[in-house]
Amino acid sequence: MAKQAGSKTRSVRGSRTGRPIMALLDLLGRRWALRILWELRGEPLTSRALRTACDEASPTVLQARLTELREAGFVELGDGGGYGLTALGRELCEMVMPLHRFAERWKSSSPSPRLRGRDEPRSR
Amino acid sequence: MAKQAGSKTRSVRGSRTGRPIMALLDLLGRRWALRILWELRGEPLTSRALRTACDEASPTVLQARLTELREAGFVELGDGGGYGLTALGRELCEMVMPLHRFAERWKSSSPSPRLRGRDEPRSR
DNA sequence: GCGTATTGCTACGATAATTGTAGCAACGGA
DNA sequence: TCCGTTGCTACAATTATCGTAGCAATACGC
Repeated sequence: MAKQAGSKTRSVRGSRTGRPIMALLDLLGRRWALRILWELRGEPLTSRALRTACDEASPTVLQARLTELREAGFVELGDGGGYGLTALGRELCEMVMPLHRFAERWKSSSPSPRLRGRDEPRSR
Repeated sequence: MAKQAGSKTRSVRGSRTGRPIMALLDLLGRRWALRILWELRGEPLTSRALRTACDEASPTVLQARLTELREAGFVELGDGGGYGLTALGRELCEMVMPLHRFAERWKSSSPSPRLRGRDEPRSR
């Protein structure tokens, strides 16, 4: 087995209730978290490759997310280097996948780029 | 139909590639976004009730997320007040739901709260 | 009409998260 | 030994988020 990171115990924001779903939603709601899972859906990537895949996101956050995801048991650092999904992580990734097709439909369901601001008559 | 918010065009971070999945992952990767979808899974909630459901999160962010989610077409402000999911939003929510059961298994699959820091021997 | 309560929403200073750039130590191949 | 790559960190600058307070509009009972 590959190296394992700490635990998931680093108090996950918004998880004060102790309900696992809240902890998970919070963990996945941090920047680049979902993206990282997405980019690792295929073969493992080196930290550098992952960074490239994530639009050159700052290594600081990527490392932070990577550590958190490792502690959560979703990601692991392979023995030969390179980050990959654990079995658990792949399971989670399976639930993120369908977002792909959804996103496509979402895009086309949008009345195309109307590029206004937040200053419209504003209803209610 | 209920009131609609602006467009989804407010350049979604990480969506520079134009790939819808990236825009979606980024949108959902902002704080409270997933949580809001989760809390709205049932009946519509007033802004106040939603705030309560979200551990009294600051109204500033909630309003920001709510606006973004409305512009994305996932959430709408009902005619009689109160936020609810659109058809599209409910679809999206359906993909978030399974995370609930996953989170439960995830919790129990964890070697129980070892509460160490980020200072372990640190492998690699 | 008058007070009161609720709604959606905003202002604003304080705090925490993220960004960008640079660079380090460890390892491997030539 | 000299590169080149790996995972990872430092640090200042910029953003995002928090927490508290409050506003305008609406709806109620009186």
